[in-house]
Amino acid sequence: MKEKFYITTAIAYTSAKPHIGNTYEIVLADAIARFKRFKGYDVYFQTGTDEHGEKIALKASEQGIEPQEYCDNISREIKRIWDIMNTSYDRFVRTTDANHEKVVGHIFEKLFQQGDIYLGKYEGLYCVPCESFFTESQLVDGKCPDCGREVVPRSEEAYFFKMSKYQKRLEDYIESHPDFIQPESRKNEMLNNFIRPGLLDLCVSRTSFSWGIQVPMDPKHVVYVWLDALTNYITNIGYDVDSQTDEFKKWWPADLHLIGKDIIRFHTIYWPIFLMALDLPLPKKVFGHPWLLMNDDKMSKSRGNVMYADELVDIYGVDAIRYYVLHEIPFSSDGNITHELIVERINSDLANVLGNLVNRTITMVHKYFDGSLSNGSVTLEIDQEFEKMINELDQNVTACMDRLEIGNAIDAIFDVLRRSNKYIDETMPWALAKDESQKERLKTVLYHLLEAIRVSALYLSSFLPDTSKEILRQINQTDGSCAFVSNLQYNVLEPKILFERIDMNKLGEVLKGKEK
RNA sequence: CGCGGGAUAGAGCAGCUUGGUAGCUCGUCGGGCUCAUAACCCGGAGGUCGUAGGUUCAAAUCCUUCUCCCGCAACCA
Repeated sequence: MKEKFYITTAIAYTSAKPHIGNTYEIVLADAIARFKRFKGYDVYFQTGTDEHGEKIALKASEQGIEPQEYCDNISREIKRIWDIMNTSYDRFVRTTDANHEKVVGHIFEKLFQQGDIYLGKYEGLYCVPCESFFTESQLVDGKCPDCGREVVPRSEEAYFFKMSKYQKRLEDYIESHPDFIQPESRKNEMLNNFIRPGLLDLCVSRTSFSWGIQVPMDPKHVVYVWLDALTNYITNIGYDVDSQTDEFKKWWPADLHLIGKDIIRFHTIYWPIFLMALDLPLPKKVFGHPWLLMNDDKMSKSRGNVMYADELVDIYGVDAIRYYVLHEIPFSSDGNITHELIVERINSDLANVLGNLVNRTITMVHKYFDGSLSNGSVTLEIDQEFEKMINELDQNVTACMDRLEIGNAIDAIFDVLRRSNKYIDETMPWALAKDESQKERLKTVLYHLLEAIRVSALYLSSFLPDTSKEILRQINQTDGSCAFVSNLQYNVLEPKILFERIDMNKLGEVLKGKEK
């Protein structure tokens, strides 16, 4: 029986087309999902869109269309970009799905009936023209942060969730499960800023707008978007309050919720508490990934520094962009992206180290053996060291992936590729080829290179799926062993450039050309 | 004193838990090689490891002061 692995991304809010910073998360999740499948896990990978809320209704009315139509458009666009990035999600969910809406209603009712949700008064500072509540800390000079006008105290009927009831249980859980919140510094933020000082009851309904899931027993209220959105992780695999499908029993609890660092609070405080109230087990891990910055500045439309995934893929190719975001984003601090940095990585890593290695190796196999090669009989110490490095790839990559250090996992593969280039210089196949008596030695050397490339390509399949396939096609080898194999027969095909080098000086022209 | 993270060659990072020759990638300079995508391989230059003090035979690493940067600080998502 294969071990299961349930991974999710946060569902994307359908307020606008996602930029490369938003797209990073699905690629990261995809690499993890692919790697788990590669390691033999039974993987379920879910993503989708979060479609309710005031902001969506507002955007729709700006365009003069119904909210549902607006969501359909954006959701389609998000799915299109996820597909362009070659991500292998198993299901793309939407919070406007009828079943999801129904189950959210059931959940709200159940929590109300068991007393975790109660009807109370929301009291706060209200800006009448903006129709919005603000907290003390949100105010600018004591005035509305949006329009600068006076705010007035006001109270309004609303449903609340008794967070405080579960506070101690949550604190105990987080402390006894040190891996639950990753990276660890986020755990302290949550404990120190929110949980230990005491959780306030959460307002879980709204009456100021209607684009949401109606509260079943009180239809003038709609369910708070987070209670709606978070439950996507269970409603779409078959949870309902009084019946759970086999599918649900198989997959829940999730093994990993991959989310942005900005929504850690919702996933490590509210979500676990909702689950406790439903008497369900908690997800095993929540990882709040860092952001991707453009020129060290937060990406936003209003700043005019937005890069979109589909445009980048159009210029550089999907694997180049996947490589960039997966490799360049550190584990906990924010990453940076510019065209210059992308070109630098493509040229030095993908073209020089990887592409050129594959190209020169296949060329030599053709030149010296007409493309047909088996292992040679003369093996030296250097070959054994090389084999050892190939065989250690599995544990090195796996260790990094287990810690969710994706960039380091990729580095481990590139260490083997770099070592391979060095191995060529040390063994000098072109010199061996001039001496007929060294034929067996030459076979051994080229065979080792093909094996290093084959195993590396297998490990690259989680990160650069197309490139991995293309390498295996060119070396024409279907053996899937994840370590050095000594007795394969190779009949390589014609080498084809994997990644063209990009002339940095001509980058400007390239970008201009693409704009047309 | 709200909580937490960080400051290491031109750039980006590792090393700090368990003190003991400061490492990696890119860039730069020089050399080598010719199978290859002006690629690949080797070597050099470049760092008083933010500041000031302390512990120690020995501190990037442990302790303290200060400076600067970043994240979080609740009902927008």
